[in-house]
Amino acid sequence: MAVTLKDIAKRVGKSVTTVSRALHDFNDVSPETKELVRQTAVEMGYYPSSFAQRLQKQKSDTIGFVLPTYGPRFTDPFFSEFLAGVGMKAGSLGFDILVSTCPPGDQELFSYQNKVQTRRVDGFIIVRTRKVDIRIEYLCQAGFPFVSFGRTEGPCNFSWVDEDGESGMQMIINHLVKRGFKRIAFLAAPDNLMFAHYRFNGFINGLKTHNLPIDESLILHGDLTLRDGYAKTNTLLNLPELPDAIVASNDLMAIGAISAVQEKGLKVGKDIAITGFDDTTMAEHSHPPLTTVNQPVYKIGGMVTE
Amino acid sequence: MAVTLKDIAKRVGKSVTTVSRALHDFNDVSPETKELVRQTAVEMGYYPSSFAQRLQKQKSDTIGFVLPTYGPRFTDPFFSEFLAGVGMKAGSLGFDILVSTCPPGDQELFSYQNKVQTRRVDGFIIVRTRKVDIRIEYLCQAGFPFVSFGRTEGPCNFSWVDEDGESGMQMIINHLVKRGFKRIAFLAAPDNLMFAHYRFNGFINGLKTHNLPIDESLILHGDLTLRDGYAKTNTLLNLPELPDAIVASNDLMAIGAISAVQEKGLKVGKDIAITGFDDTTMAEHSHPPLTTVNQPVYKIGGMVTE
DNA sequence: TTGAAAGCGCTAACAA
DNA sequence: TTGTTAGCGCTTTCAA
Repeated sequence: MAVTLKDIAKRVGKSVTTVSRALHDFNDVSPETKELVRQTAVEMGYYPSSFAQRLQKQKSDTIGFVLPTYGPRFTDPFFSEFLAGVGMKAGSLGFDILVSTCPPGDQELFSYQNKVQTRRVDGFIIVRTRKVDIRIEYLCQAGFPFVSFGRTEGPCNFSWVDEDGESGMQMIINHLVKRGFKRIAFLAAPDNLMFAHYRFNGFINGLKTHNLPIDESLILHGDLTLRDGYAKTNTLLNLPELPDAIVASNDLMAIGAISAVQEKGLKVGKDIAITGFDDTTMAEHSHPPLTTVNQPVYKIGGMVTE
Repeated sequence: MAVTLKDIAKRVGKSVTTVSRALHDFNDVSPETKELVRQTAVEMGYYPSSFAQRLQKQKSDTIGFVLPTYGPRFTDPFFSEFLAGVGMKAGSLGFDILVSTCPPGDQELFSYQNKVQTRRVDGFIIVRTRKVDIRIEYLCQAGFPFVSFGRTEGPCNFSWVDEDGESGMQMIINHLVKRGFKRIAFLAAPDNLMFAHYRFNGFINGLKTHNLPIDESLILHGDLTLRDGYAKTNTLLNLPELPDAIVASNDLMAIGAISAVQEKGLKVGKDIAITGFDDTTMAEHSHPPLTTVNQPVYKIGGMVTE
């Protein structure tokens, strides 16, 4: 069984209180006692019980993070990189990360409520915010602490970190237009996702800036997966008049697009330009290398955590 | 502040003990009391404090999982898919997952010890086992529960789940040989990793089965990343006599290999065959589609957790 | 059928 | 400088 304060107290012939205070280096404990206690603690292999401390302190030193998993094939590189950033920062700050998984939907709120109610976490990290985000609404209304990566529609009276996806996407359009591409298709992401919304806005504004027409038939909505980028690109490639560029909302879809274009025997970057967004490692090593916008996910994970 | 047993007790005019037992549906509480307590609990919004329960029960209902992150660009799809499997199973079993991150190395053991000592987890999940695995050695010697995905060198007197990477790799070789490929290169993974070891064995045995010579110059050691698969393949492509097939230890390296081969203007699958291992979603949509071996990572995550 | 009391391991107010 | 007491919220004897 684990060594407790009581065991140390018995050994050194002092009270539990004194031992506790000695270990916390309070200055109302004599140097000799302190030294003795400390040494004994080491000798006996004492480590405080986190649950006892947490119960007493009424805080969990734990941050909750619910992964919005979409089915068993869940391989969006965003999450692993983000989690790595969160984990590193939390670790260095002495916080635990309580991870759970739940597909977006009805039972999602449950994951959050549950942890709030049983007081298992002091706060949450939210990712992939939606225009109307029930998670955020719930936490706000419950007055429970959280920080999100991403904003919501309307005023955001909570703590958030965000990227400027609108500018990022405009940079992409500028880049393409400068290289002579004019008939630009867009692989949009589910519009309820805020980041998708911003990137879409950036696309539209980019076209407008350059006085390019907005052709609805060139705007398709995908689900951010490689598979879907591939499928939607095939749809584009069956149009009577092909686009000369395909702008994807993320790298994954862009890579799917590359795959589809190559399969048709077309040359990526020549017949059709393709761009991504995120700068995943895959982007760098796609063939040809993908034009993309860097999003420092690891760093952002750390920022949100902090 | 949160509602406690005491609050309910006061409200219904019973003792805390009775309330506790009523909520646990003990049969020594009168039906009326039970009903009253239950209703009051719902009305008042009572939820038990997990820390109080855990302190009392002396168990954490929490499983520890230390992600072996390799630097900020940490995007191995294996981990996100595995974690999704773990999370789903743990959730349905009422367990929490305590995730932390730590690069393999000196401080790694610290991550484990720390959680053991402060009693924050009841057990661990270990992934990416090594031939000599200090994590496993430590936990075994400490008598602390864990289940690993992967074995170690020598006898494995602990609970593990594993795939048969040796057979998987032999299937790959059979597949290639049947199609007439003879000069087969191998992109190995760090040999201290058990799964890499098995896959390597499978490769060697596969060659032997078909009486193919083992050419050391065609065996290169990579680090499982796309980047490195790309780099090592370039090395292969600079050999005086090219291989006609490249077998990679995982999909990521295989995709890097495809990239390198295509860059040289060679046709994948014709000039040089390339195979992976894992069957990630990327494999399916590489161009051309990657020949690979399916490893049901999500399911395995669930099995280990269970 | 119920309640008092003890205890899980810790911290903190207060007295001595 | 130290110890006593109380309490965090819960479960579990044991006695009534």
